[in-house]
Amino acid sequence: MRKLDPVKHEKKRQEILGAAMRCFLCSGLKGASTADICAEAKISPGHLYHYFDSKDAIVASLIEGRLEKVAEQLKAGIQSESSIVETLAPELEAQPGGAAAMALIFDMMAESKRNPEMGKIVDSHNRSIRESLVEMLRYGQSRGEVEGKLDLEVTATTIMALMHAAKVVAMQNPKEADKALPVLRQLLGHLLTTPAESAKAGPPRTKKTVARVRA
Amino acid sequence: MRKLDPVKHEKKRQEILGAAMRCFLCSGLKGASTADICAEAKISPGHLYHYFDSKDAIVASLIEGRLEKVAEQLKAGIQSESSIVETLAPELEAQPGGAAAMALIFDMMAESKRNPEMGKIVDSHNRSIRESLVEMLRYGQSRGEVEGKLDLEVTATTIMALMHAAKVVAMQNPKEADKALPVLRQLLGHLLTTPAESAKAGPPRTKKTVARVRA
Amino acid sequence: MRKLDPVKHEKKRQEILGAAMRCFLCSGLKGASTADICAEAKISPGHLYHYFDSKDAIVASLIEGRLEKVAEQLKAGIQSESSIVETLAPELEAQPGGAAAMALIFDMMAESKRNPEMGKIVDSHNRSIRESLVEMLRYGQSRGEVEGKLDLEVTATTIMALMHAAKVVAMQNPKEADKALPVLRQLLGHLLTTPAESAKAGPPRTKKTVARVRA
Amino acid sequence: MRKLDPVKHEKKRQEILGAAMRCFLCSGLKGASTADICAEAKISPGHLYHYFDSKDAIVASLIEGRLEKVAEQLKAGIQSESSIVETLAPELEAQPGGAAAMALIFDMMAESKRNPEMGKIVDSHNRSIRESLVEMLRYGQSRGEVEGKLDLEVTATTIMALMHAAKVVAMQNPKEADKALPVLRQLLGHLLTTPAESAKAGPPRTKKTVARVRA
DNA sequence: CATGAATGAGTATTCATTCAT
DNA sequence: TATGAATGAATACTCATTCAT
Repeated sequence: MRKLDPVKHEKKRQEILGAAMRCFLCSGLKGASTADICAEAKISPGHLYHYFDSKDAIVASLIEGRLEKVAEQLKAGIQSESSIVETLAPELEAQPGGAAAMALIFDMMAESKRNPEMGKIVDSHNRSIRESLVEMLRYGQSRGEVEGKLDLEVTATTIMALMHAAKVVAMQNPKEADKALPVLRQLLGHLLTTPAESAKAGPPRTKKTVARVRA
Repeated sequence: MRKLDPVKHEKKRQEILGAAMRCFLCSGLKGASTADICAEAKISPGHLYHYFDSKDAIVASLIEGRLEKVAEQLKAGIQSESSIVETLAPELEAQPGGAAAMALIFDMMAESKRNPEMGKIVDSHNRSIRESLVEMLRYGQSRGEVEGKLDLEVTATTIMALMHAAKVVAMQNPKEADKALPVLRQLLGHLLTTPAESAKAGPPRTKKTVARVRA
Repeated sequence: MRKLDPVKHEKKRQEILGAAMRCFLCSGLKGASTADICAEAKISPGHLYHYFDSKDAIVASLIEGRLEKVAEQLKAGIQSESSIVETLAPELEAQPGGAAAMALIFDMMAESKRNPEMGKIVDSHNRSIRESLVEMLRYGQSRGEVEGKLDLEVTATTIMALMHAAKVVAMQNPKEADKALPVLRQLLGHLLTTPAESAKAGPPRTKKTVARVRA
Repeated sequence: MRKLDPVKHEKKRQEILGAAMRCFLCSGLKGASTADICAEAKISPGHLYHYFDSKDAIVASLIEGRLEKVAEQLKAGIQSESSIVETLAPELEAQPGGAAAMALIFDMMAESKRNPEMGKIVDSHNRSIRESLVEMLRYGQSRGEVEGKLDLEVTATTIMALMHAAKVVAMQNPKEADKALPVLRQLLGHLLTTPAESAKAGPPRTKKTVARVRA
């Protein structure tokens, strides 16, 4: 009778996390209440706190889980013998789960900028993902797949941004996505094989400059 | 909601929108309360409803205003004699307001995916922005600035992806934005001047394919 | 239409404080909920926070009000030409309001030792009451009513303790109170007119010492 | 609630009571939760109810224990050959545990005024303590230590007031307790050796009477 | 136009207690 | 004995919104 089933405990935890995810997908991070989550998980409101310290802890758990999965997949890709473009291809596609999943990701990104606790989690995982990408790129350089003079940190940052942007655009323009995503992959290929330009974006055709955006 | 002096009324409306924006930047869309906004705008809580039907109406107004500004600037850029890269440059630069402004944009995107009312606004503006981009590209083709064989719809979609990528960089890696944003501009230049590849992303080094990501 | 009736606001505040006091008398500081108070004051639960920042703020207001009244009465007594024993006599009686009021005072004393915020309020008022007593005693010395060699600070502390103790005993032994309270007044008279003994409590009759009490 | 080994059962009970006391000292009667107590006692929340019917039962047990100890010590003092002043001295000294212990005592007194169950316990013990004091005083009269004409019931009540005064000093002015408590002991000495005055508290200096305090 | 009093459903969280194992 | 999962009502407090003035 020592620790009657820590495995059962973990299972319930995961059940609750699942219920929470479903709620968050429907109503957003702030829109879903702990009461909603409890109802979805079919537990009493108090019982939630047997498994999590707070609603934030649930969100943090969810974010962490998500980022861990991404990081794992990336590392797996690195260890495979695939080319970088090939390895990253799945990330340059629509977010499975569609618009709701994407909205939740936006929520999480926004939240992580406001809640320092979550900011830490997200930052640390982003860093770890970036490091994986850098490693992947360095290996790519050794194989000749990646241009040798590239700043790998900056390139990794750019790749992460493209990965995210691809998902957004696939969501906003599902009709064009089939054609636009390959273009993004092509841009990725260009990015990896072209030395950075020396801070000039090509000779401007005209002299007239545009009023700066004030948004 | 009926106004005696339409000019003063509109002016106050804008003041309130400004106050709301400041609150939202600090605390997020759900985090800022109408009470916060009223305090910031120095009006009484009841008075807010002389200018807006609801908090959501304020948010919608703000989103609409933001998107309108972007659309206007694009159209202005088209009519000017600037190059496309130059015209789009402001959208590919560090945004004023920094990470907080980006977080708010993500908040708004999340909200627009959940609230159909706002979804409509965002969708219609996105469409209009895409159309402007297409027009701009077409004009660019006529000037020889843009590769003639490009599918302009797809290219516009891709440009929007790049614009989004810039926002992600600004939010997640504000420190590296100085270096990564020029890379995005360079990719834009490449995009405009290179004919689309025929669905191959360069010769894959190996045959092994990666398991599809299920994030 | 400037500040429509700050007097009405204060009146409502006092009404709420009254309702809160009634609730606290019935159920204690922790036992009475904000919902109880709102029900008693016949306002909605949210409206309470129009008038008070928190439940603690209500308690603090109540404590402060109570202590202010005591302090005022003391000062009034000092300015009158009554003798000290006479002036303090009303304080050496049963607590009006009976056992419930006494219980609430206990609650407040306990609370003030745990909640630093309230500790400050209580301490500062106690200090002010002690200062009034010291002043009163000093004046009594000048009139010859109070022994000149007394340490007035210590005497004031002792008087405050007696004031409190009198109320407690009157509550616990209402039957004996009529006779016991005059005895306490007599002890007070003795206290004021007898020089402090030099740390000996008179010659002990026997040598045997008692085992020390353990709490 | 049935026990297999009554000795072990009682031992555990005492352990839990100790843990509860520690919690109550820290956080107060209502502030400490059963969960806190279980954690401190290192038992599971359910197990607590093998030893006590409820949280209130724990509090009642604690109060009873405390009062019993005081009563016992008094009785022990009576049987010893010590003087009364000496016997009562421990009750007129700084209590171990300091202000927190005093706060808890006040908590308990407040509780006993509201919860009839506990009120009974406290009342019955107070009665028994008064009886012990009366007996002690009677014996003191027979030895000549106590003035013969004193009304012993009233004197006992007054002594209890002084004991309470000591607690107030210990709580509100722990720094001055060193000086004020001997004064209380001195008052006790005076009380025991001085015949009651005939309802006059010394010659009032003026005729003016003070308005009755309505605090 | 403008105020701020008023609402009441809703928020996350706590807690004494019960119960199956 | 002992565990800890489970409950559900209760807690202090928030907030978008309405309304009398």
